[in-house]
Amino acid sequence: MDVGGPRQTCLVQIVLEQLDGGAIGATEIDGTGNEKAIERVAREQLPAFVAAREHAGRGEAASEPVVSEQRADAQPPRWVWDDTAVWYPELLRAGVTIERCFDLRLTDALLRNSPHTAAGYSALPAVQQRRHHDSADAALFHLEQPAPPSMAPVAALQRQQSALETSPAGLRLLVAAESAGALAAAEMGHAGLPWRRDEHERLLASMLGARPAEGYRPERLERLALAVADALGAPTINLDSPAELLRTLRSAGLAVETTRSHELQRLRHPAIAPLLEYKTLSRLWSANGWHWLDQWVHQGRFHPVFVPAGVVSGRWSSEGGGALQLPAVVRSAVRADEGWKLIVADAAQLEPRVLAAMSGDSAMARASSSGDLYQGMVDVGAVETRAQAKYGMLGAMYGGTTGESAKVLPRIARAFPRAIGFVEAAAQRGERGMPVSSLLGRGSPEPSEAWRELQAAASAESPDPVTVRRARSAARSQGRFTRNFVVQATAAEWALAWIALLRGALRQRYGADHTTSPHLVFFVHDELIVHAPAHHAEDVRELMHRTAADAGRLLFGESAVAFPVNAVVVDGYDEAK
DNA sequence: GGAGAGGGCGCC
DNA sequence: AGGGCGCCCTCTCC
Repeated sequence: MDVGGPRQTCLVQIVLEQLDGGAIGATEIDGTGNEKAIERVAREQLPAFVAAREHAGRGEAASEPVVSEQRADAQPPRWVWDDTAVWYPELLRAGVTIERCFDLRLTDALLRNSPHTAAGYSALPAVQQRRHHDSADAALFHLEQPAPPSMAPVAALQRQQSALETSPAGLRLLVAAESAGALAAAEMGHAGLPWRRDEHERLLASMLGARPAEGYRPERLERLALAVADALGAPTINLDSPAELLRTLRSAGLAVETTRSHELQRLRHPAIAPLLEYKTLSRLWSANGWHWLDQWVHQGRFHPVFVPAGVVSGRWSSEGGGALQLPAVVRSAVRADEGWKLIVADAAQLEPRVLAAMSGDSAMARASSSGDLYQGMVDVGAVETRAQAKYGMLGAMYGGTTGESAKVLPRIARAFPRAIGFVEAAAQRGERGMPVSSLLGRGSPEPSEAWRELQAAASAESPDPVTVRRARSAARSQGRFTRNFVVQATAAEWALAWIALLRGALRQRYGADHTTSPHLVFFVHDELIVHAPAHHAEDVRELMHRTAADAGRLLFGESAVAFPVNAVVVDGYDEAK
C-alpha cells in the first residue's frame, strides 16, 4: 500500500488470498518495500504462477507454484494489490492475464465513503494516484517530502475484509464488481479499439480538405474563417477567441449574450452560417484531427486509458484521447479486423429503468415492460407523447425546472409517485447538506466546508439578501447533484455488473487471448463493444443480452423491471444505432 | 513560459 | 434556475 510518497515505500504487494480457508492467510510475495524486487516479482513470478496453474488444470505436475497450497479445483486465485491501474497494464504487455483481483485502492475509496460500511473501518492513509509515466515527478516530490508510514498490504487487506464481513451484501458485491471492472478497464486499453487510419483520413479530407502544413489551418476552415471575417467586416478576427468574437458580433449589431452555437442559430446574419460550420469543423480538427490520429492510433488500434470510478458517481472516466467523447462523425473509422465483427450493445433507457427498479415503482415497472420505457409511459396514459415522457424523466433525474420538462413533471409525478418521490427525497437531502448513496452503497461526497459556511451565514440572524440568495442557489445545486447521484451511481453499478459478468462469460467460453478470441474493446457508461471473430459474433451478441439481464437480477433480484439492450453485429461502429 | 480559469463543445 | 465528464482554445497572472 503506497501512501503519499510513492515509489520508495511499499509499492506493491502482490498477495494471494486463500479463499478456501475462510481466513485471510495471505502470502506476501515481497514485502520488503524494495521496488526493483517487487517489479521483478510481478514480472517473473506472476507469469510463472499462472503457467503453473495452467499445468495443474490439465492434470500435469505443477512446477513450483508460487503458492503451493493452491488446489487445482479451487476457485481461481484472487490477486491482491494496491492498484490495478499501475500493475496490470505491465503484466498484460508481458502476456499475462489475471482472472480475479482485489484492488485495495478502489476498495478503500468505497469503504471510506460508504454509509453502509460497518462501523470501525478506519480508512487507509490517502493513496496517491500513481501511474508509471509520472515516476520521475513522484521521485522528485518524494525527496522534498518524506513519505508517511505505509501500511503493509496484508494488514490493509485484513482491515478491509473484516469491515466487509459485517457490511451489507450489496457493498461486498460492489467491491467485487469494482475490482473486476478495473481488470476489464486495463484489458480494454491493452487490446485497443480497432481503428482504421485510412478511413479516418479519408473522412478528414472530405470534411476539412487536405492535411495542412504544421501551423496552418485546413483549407476548408481557412475559407470559412474568411467568409465570417468578410461578413462581419473584421478582417483580423480570431474566431477561436470567444471574447473577441462576442465583441465583434455585438458591434455588427447582433444581440447575443454568448457565442454558443445554439444561441447563434437563432440569428439571421450572413456571418452565422459559415461561423456555425467553422465551429463544427474546427472542433473536429482540434479534437479528432490528424494530430489526434498521430498521437493515439498505433498499428490499427486506439488505446484509451479507462479510469474506473474516475467520477464520484462510480462512472468511469478516461485519460487521453477523449475516449468517452468520441464524436459520432469519426465512428466510421472504428472497424472490425478482416474476418472479425464488432458487437455493439447499449442499454435502453438505463437510468429511468434503474430509478423504477430502485424506487420500487410498480407503475413505472409496468410501463417498462414493453421494450421502450418512454413509449410505455404513453401507453399507460401518463403523458401524451414519447418526447414528453423522455424529457419529463430527464428533468426529474437532472433537476430540470424549466421548459417542457417542468411542464409535464407534475403529471409524471402523479402517475409514478414512488419513482419521483425517490429522487425528490434525494434532492431534499442534498439541499440540507446530507449525503446520499447508490443502491449498493457508494456514498456521495459531502458538500464543501465553504458550502456549509454559506448555509450557516444564510441562517444567521438578519442575513443579507445576497447571502441568502447565494446560499439558496448553492443548496439547490447540491440537491440537483444528490438527485442525480442516486440514479447515475446505481446505473454505473448496473453497468459495472454487466461488464464483470460479460467479461467472465467471455473468458469462460473463449479464453483470455485477445488476439484470437472475442474480447471487450470499449465501454461508455451504458454501452459495450466486443471485437470477435465473425463466426462467434452471434453467440457473443446473445451473451451480451443474457449478461445484461443477469446484471439486473444481480442488483435488483427478480425485479419487475427488465434491462434490455440493443445489440447489433456490425463491421463499423457507425452502423450501430 | 507554465498554471489555472473560463468559454465552448463533444459524449452519456 | 440541467446531472456527470475530458479536451482544446484563449487569456490572465505570476
